[in-house]
Amino acid sequence: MSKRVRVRFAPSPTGGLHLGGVRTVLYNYLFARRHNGDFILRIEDTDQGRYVPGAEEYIMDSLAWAGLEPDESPAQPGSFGPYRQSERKPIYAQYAHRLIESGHAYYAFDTPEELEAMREKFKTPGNPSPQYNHALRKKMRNSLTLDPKETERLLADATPYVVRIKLEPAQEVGFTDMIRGEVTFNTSGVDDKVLLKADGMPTYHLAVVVDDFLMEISHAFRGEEWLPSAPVHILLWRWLFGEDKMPEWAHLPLILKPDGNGKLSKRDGDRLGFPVFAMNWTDPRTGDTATGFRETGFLPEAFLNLLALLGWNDGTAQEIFSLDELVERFSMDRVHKGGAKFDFEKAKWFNHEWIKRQPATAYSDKVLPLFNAKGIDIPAADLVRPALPAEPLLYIPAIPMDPTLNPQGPDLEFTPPAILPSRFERVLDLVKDRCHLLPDFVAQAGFFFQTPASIDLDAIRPKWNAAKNLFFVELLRAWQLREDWDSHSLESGFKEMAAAAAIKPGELLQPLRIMLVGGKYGPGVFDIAALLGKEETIRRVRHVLGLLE
RNA sequence: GCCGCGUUGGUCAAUCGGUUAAGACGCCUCCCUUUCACGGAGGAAUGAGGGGUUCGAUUCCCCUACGCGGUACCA
Repeated sequence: MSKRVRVRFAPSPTGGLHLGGVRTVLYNYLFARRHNGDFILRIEDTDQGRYVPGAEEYIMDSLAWAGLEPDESPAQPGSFGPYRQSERKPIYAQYAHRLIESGHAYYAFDTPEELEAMREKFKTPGNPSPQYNHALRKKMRNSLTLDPKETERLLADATPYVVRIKLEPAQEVGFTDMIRGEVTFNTSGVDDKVLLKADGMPTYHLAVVVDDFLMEISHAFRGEEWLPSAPVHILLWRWLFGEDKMPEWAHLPLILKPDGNGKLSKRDGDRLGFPVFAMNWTDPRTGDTATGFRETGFLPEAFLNLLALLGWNDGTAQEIFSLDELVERFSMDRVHKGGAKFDFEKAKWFNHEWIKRQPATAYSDKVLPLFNAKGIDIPAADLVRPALPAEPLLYIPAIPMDPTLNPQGPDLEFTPPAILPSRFERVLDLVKDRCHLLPDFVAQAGFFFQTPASIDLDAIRPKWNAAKNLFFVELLRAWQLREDWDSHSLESGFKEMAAAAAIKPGELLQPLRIMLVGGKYGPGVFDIAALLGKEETIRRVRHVLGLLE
């Protein structure tokens, strides 16, 4: 039996969570769910200089919004805590010292200034960035070059030191990446990475290995930028815990900027006018705010869907996937090797699809505040959902039941809608085909809840005449007497009257639309009239008729 | 510089040696609609270059080019 699947997302709390980060979370989450494993959030805050207050909360909130909540996290500890590396500080030193004892690491006393001087001194056009490696370490102040007594003395005097990994040159180190297959490196190309910093904190290199071991991580997924330092991690695993216990690795491709090349950054979003963070993020140091996908009007379902497809597909032509479907279909070996450029137009298409495919009852709570923010109040009565009939006898399958075709009888699995939409939601359902982002609803449906601020009279006037005026006057009279007020009968009544007046319906439809909506847009006029209600429809027509006088 | 990773239309991409090289976004044309959309039909547009291997390469190998990443007491 193979070990339990445990994966982790391990961000540094240094800023907002951007697209690439959320996608890494998503792939972790999908993999964990797919294999009935655990998804862990571990905060890698070992660099105290880069710590940004609020970033950790922001990350948690973003995951909650996206619906990718971890099973274990600082906020919800499991039995592998603590989940913040700063709180695990005492753990790491012993592993560093264990490496020193086994000859795989050493003390280095070089000050940052000395390091800088070294780089300057050995820099050549052919080697612009000299590394602290097997050759150079012989020229530096460390426990390999110093007399053992001197090392002891420095240690006893509490001289600041770091612990560096000791890499033997010309060793081939390889591993199997779940996405890339066999990857090999030569140790000659990598430097003697610092494992333990002068402040006693581990660097990423030591911390990931130790924590992945201690937290029993089975699969480690991270960005492609980590590939070059993978050999260090492999070696650390080999020396500390044994490669047989090492997680399987997958290095995820980068998400690239839409124009040119290179990693997508916040700057690109500002420049090109689209979000790159999950939610709005304000940097407490600079006060800069970056807009988020949530605030731009993305549904979390759509956000996840588009992210999943940015670097992965299931091999079919299907593009719209729910989270559950993704869990079912996801596999790491179908993740691409190459980076993908982010395309905001396609991102909006995904959102549009999710808006169209779901009933408004699924997201009306996210849309309502947008109306309020624009000063449009929705009457409480319009937010009330009608009660479902106690006996769902009305739900008859639309397909005719033919016992010869279906001897089992009608599909008994048929489920009636769990809730009935409020008037507000019926309005949203009526206009959702033309909404790509949530705020579009306000522009498309605002007129249902407030009298049009401006009325495009110029679109009516040129073709306006006494006959049309008379038609509308009579239309109002007929409407006053109407009992029913549904779209269909409204339309047939209207057309009969138009025929009687010998005016083409099309000549009258446009003016009617403008009277009700204010402009040339929106769904079918009679659908609008039906939802607007008798009283309000009549009021608006009468009002515009007055303006046309 | 060195090391590593990558490269199918403008973009996301399918193909696991043999296809007229899917599909989607965007763009264009037409239809539907006397609004804006949705929807439907159609169109333009792709294997970086060069060598191999093979009866046959987008697919396998090598080289080149280009791009990206790394080369920190940052992650």
